[in-house]
This record gives sequence, C-alpha cells and structure tokens, in this order.
Amino acid sequence: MEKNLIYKKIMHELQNQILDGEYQETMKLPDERTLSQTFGVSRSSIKRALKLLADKGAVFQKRGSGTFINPIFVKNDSVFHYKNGSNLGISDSFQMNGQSPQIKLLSFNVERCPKELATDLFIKDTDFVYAFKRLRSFDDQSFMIETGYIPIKILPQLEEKTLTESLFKYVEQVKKQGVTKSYLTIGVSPSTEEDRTELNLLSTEPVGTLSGIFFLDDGTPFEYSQMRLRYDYMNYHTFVSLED
Amino acid sequence: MEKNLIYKKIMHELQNQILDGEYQETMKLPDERTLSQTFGVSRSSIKRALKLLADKGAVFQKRGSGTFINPIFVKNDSVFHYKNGSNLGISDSFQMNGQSPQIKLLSFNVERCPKELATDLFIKDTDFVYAFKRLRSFDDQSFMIETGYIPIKILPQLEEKTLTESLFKYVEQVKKQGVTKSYLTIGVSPSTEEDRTELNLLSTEPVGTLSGIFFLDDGTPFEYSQMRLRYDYMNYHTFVSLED
DNA sequence: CAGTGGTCTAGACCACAAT
DNA sequence: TTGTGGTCTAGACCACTGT
Repeated sequence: MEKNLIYKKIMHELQNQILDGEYQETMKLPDERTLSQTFGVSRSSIKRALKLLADKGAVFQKRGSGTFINPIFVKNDSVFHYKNGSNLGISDSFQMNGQSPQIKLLSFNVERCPKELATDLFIKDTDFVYAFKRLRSFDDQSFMIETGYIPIKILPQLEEKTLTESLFKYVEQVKKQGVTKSYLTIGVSPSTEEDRTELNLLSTEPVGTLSGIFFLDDGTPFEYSQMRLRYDYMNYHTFVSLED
Repeated sequence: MEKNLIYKKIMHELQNQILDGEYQETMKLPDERTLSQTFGVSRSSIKRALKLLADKGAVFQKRGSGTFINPIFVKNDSVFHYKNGSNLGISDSFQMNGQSPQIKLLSFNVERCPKELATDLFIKDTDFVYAFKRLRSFDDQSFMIETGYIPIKILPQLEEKTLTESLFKYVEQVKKQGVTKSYLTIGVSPSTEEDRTELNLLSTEPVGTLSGIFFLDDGTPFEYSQMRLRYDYMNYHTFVSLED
C-alpha cells in the first residue's frame, strides 16, 4: 500500500538519514538546489519534502541560511522524541506499544439523533443513529470509556459484533475511504460515578476527555465520539506551528 | 504588519466568502482553474490557498469532484466553530474574549538547569536558567499556575517585572523573532495541595497539564514551560489531519 | 557579493469521479 | 469523455544572511 510519491519518498529518506545521524556534524541539511541534484528531482519536490519535515518539527528552515535539524527530534532522551512515524493525532493517546487494546461493548442502541449533535453530524434530529458505549482495556486495566454516535445511513449494515473490533478498519473496508481527519476538543473532568466504577478510580482521580467528530476522507461526518480516559493514560503529544 | 503574499490574501478572501455564505447553495467552491482566472493568479497559488483552508478543516478537497465546504466550519451553533482566525494552538486555552489575564509572579530565581531539561533546551546542565512561577487570573479567579525555565543566555537582560507581562511579546521585541512553534504534551492530573491553594480547588477537582518547549522562529529552544490549569478552564480545540 | 530559502508562474501529465 | 484535484517540472525573481 506504499504510495509512490516522490516528495513522500524523499521525506522518508531524509528523515531516516537524520535519525541515523547522517548530518550530526553540522546539524544541517544540504541546500535545496544541491538536494535537487542529488535526488535527481526538481527543487519544488525537495521543498515539498522539507515542508513535511518542518511541519512535524523535524527541521527548521531559515531563509538566507539553511535547513537545520531539530536536535530534540533526534535525541532519544527527550520527552518529545519522535515515535511510530507520527507524533500527531490521537493514536498515541490510547495505543500502547503498537498493540490494540481489548474492547468490551457496554451498550448498543438505535435512537433519534441527540439534538445538539444533529448539525455537527450533518443530519436532522429526526434521523436515527447508532448509539453505543465501549470500554477499552489493556492487560486487565480498563482505561477508556467511549460513547459514540454514528448516523445509520452511513453504515446501514453495522452489526453489534463489529463494535468489539476496530471500527475504523471496518469503515475503511466498507467505505473504501480512510478516517484521517477530525475536530477534537481535549478537556479535563472530575471522575463521575460511572468513571470510577468502570475505570477503577478513586474519587480524587480525574479523567481526561477527548471528544470530537471524525470525518471520512470525502468530508462526510462519520462519527461523534466522546472518550473518557484514566488520567494516567492521557498523554497527547503534538507539534504546533502557528500561522499568521 | 500584513504580509502581501498572494496565497494568504486569497486564502483569507475565500475564507471570508465562505463565512459570509457566498457558496451556501452548492457548498462547493469554483474549480481551481476557474479560481485561477477569477483572481488572475496561477493555479499553483490557488492550490496553495486551498491547502491552507483544507489544513484548518474549512474545506475538503476531493479529486475528480471538487472542493467542498465543511458545514461545521460555517455553522455557528457547532462546538467546533471557527474562532479568532485560528482554532489551533494554545491561546484558546487561556485567553478569554481576547482579553489578557492578570499575572502574579510567585517566584523568580536563577539556578542550574534541571538535568532532565538540559538536552531539550539544548544547553548543558551546568548552564544557568531563569526559573520562575507565575499565577494567572481572570476577574479574581485564578486559573493557571505556570512554571517556566529560560536559558539566561537567550535573554541576558530579562528583568523580574517583565514576567508580570506578556513574555512572548517581550521576546518578539528583543529577539525580533516570533514564537510560533512548540512541542506540547497535554495531560491530566489530580490536584496537588499547591494547586488547591492557588487555584481554589476541592480535592476531587483536577487540573489539566500543558507542558512543552517553545521555539524561536529560527529553531532555538527558548522556554520549557509547565502549566497547570483549573479543569473548567481547560479546553483545547484542534483539527487533526493524519498523514501517511 | 554569493548563497540560501520563499514566492510565483506556466504548463505537462496523471488519477479519479461523474455522466 | 469531460471535468476535477494531485503531482511534478523548469525557471524567474525576491528577501534575507553571512562574509
């Protein structure tokens, strides 16, 4: 499934070179025109590859002086060390060591869409949605309660047992589109009684909340989801680059 | 200080048209070649403008069929509604209504750099840093404790009173560079005794934590900062787009 | 001044969607 | 087949840095 895009291939190649310490002398990449010759591609493609690296905080580009490697991206004793090909997104928050957690289905119903979600899911509040609650655990430790809503017309064939597996993989198979985009809101909350029961928490122990809308690649809102995580499992890493 | 970049100007123009409901009939922008003619610029510049809009979740681009407006970006009854020109970054987390909160300096010292921060700040642990603690409040309600570390060699002239004002603005003046990039980690924690005292919290009420490194535009690590926020003030909005 | 990254252009060609 | 966005190229020119 590897795409054959020049700029992505070059991005990965440069990234590997960087992580391998190829440029640790100068902590600087060759200039764009030289890279263009070395790789035998246009300067535009090089710029595109470098932009990807800059967007994930691997390098800083400075006009008039060059493209510099971010030491933090390379050092592996940094809290912010690069992991799993991407330090952006929510997967880090609840996928440990690349292994998938177990899923227990707590409830599963079809009901009218809650009013406050209708506009965000781009349906009417008279339309129906699957409403479900799932519990994720890892090595007998429950760490997340997820409450989800999916318009039935998006997945008319959804069965109960699918919800005990990876929903996103199922969607990708059925809809032949990925789920790569989402609006997310991250917050904090004291634990409710349900939290304490399901996640085995004390009353002084809180949860992190992660709620948002997930989109199919074509922009269709696919799911509204609210996740409550044990505070000690909540860790969201991101590289932020403000524009304007 | 408005830059005169074509692609940014067009991005803003299209964004305003979208928010003004100019395309609400079709929820679709004109195709790129048409936009190119309309604005009298190359198609590449249009693509660049559209990419910016796609990156902030305003539109979805779909090969073979067009560029579609994300209804959630326009509807103002959505939780995820666009605000203040950017819904990315930490400013939303602690700047209410565009007003700056008050700042009280709790402590201010010069000391050796804590060992675990030295590599991330790209200095030696024998180097000195300013170490300070600040309390932010808004209308007599304290909502954030910030613990910060800044290498003295970055800001040799830093004075105590500067820390009761906006640090970033001061830095931009002195260094003539912005602070637009950062690695951030978002987490959750039960409140400590200090949290409860300073932020006026009960023992069952938690804090959100926001810690990370802030960089100058040239990539120099400028500050390590740890922020603890009242849970009810913690709200981080972001649009995530996974690559690869 | 030479070297570097940033912007912008004009155009070829490709991949996918709709009809 | 037509129309759409995606990729890639070659090159001009600009803005900034460092010598």
